Amino acid sequence: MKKNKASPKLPVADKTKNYSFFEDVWDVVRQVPKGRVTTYGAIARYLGAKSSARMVGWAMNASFAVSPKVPAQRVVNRNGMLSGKAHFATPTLMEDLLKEDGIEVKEDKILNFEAFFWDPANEIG
DNA sequence: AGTATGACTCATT
DNA sequence: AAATGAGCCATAC
Repeated sequence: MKKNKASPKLPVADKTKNYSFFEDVWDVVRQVPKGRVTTYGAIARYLGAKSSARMVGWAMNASFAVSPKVPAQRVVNRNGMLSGKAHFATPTLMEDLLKEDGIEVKEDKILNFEAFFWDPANEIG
């Protein structure tokens, strides 16, 4: 891989753009209880940007650089698949963290995903 | 500045 | 049912 960027520029710090969406995403993810999971689409929909699930993914990508820490492992795609595991520090970190939360993972997929699904629109608002 | 890409999802074929 | 197109919009090059 190419040399690391000096610092992952935080979109939040930019003045010309309104990045409150990112902050809202992190805030929602931080509220996901241990042992539960949610999806990109659910977060996007809760924030009123139902079609911007991709931006939620970008928010997760930036979430590693923010504090307090965001439990990004609790965010998966709508199939319960660990689509973002490749972006963690190690290929197994996401899965390991989920298992620590008490969630069973088999072949990059959450078992009985619907039972653990946590919808912010349903739980927060 | 224009094109390509993506931690997504839904509609259409 | 599986494949494809389209919408979304911030980053990367």
